[in-house]
Amino acid sequence: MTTSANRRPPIARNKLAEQVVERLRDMITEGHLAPGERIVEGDLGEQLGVSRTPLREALRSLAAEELVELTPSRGAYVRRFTPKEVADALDLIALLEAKAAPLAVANANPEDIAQLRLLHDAMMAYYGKGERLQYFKLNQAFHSAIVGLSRNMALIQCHTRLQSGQKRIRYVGHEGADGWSGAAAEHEEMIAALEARDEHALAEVLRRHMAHTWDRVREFT
Amino acid sequence: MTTSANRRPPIARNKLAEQVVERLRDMITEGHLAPGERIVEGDLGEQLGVSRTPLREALRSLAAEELVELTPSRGAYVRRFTPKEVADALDLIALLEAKAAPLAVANANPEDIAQLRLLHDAMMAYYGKGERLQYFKLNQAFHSAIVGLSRNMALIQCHTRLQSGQKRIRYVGHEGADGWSGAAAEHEEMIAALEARDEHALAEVLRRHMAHTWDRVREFT
DNA sequence: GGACGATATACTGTATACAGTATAAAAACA
DNA sequence: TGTTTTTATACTGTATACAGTATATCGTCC
Repeated sequence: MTTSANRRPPIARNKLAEQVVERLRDMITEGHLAPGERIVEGDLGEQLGVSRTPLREALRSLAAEELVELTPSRGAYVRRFTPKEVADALDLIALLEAKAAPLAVANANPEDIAQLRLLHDAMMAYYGKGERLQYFKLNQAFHSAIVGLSRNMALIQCHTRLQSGQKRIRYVGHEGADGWSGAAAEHEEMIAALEARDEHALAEVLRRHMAHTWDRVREFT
Repeated sequence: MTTSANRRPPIARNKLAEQVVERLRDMITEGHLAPGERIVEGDLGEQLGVSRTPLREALRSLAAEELVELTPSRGAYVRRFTPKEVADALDLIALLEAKAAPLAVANANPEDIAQLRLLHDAMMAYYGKGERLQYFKLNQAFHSAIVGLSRNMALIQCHTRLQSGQKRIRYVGHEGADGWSGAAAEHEEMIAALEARDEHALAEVLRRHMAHTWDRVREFT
């Protein structure tokens, strides 16, 4: 049990700060921490049952991914995005996904595609149950998984970071969710394009999907 | 002296952690902190004359930009890049610069271009004096400035992050620096393309520049 | 002699205490 | 009454102390 067992970190040995990062991300996307809101370390720490040290480290992580702003001696604020910033970010996400498409087609094997299907199904299940946050996370995970097939770490990380930054706005964009059935159909199309190894079809549906996202999100910016 | 004086943080009110981040970045690109090297908080803190708290926050920042790896309970290691990762990153940087080119051409006004020239001249001055690190920083600042003209924050930040990650390898790539005069000429070309408002010329020289970078860097990966 | 287990050491993870700085409130002055 | 100075308060920035965990060393048993 030497070679395979100690490869990946076995048990949940997450550091506290890591968990706090997760938690704060959720709180931001769900709106419990509103954009522009001041974050007082003491209060938030107490609320989470965590001392200031790990909380501060978490805030620093979030600052690095542009989810909170850290102004010296004046504390942390939840980042506020202008409409242009949202548009620019979505535009860049589209660029990255376009870049990923041919790579994904080249690399995807049947297991990857099966995995993608699983993700999609799980996502739909959460949607049915009305668990919006979980649904949303899997939605983003689905897109991340497609970009992940590119096997280009730099690309993957840029995409992840951008996606993380726009999570909140896209979350509220799904509030009405009349475009939802279309989104689900597009996911199916993506899987089909991968199976058919049709990189142009994949790139096209990704682009279309992002355009729809912008439509949904536009009014909330 | 109320309105203009207290607009931006007047005196050096940088937090300690921020300065530590800067310092560590330099130490990594200069090789004083070798790739794969273990970072012991106590030792490094003492060496920098800083307590562990700000040092830890700095490490967390660097971890977020993928310059160090943070494994739970086992401390921090300087990130090691595989050749493929370097190639992928440079490839992505090229993509982002290509995206930025038309935007930069559209937005650049004479002052911007003058600023760029200043940057280039200062860079050359440092090169002449043999101050490699400063030369290098201005070199990267030059590229950042061009991308900055796109006025697309998401694009700018992605580019900055990627550039930061590849700083070390590009630094050693300039060791021989026989391609240096060519690089300088290409910078001139970029400025000329901006003045001529020729987005295709700008995109082309950016692409060529990046290809040369890869040539220089290749053997060190 | 080699392998396994117990103990010791060293380093990270977290909490807390103290110092410095900014903002808010109050008081003094015009 | 409006404005400026002073004082108080609250929060961040940093250091340090303590607890938990991993690794190394040594001893013991087979």
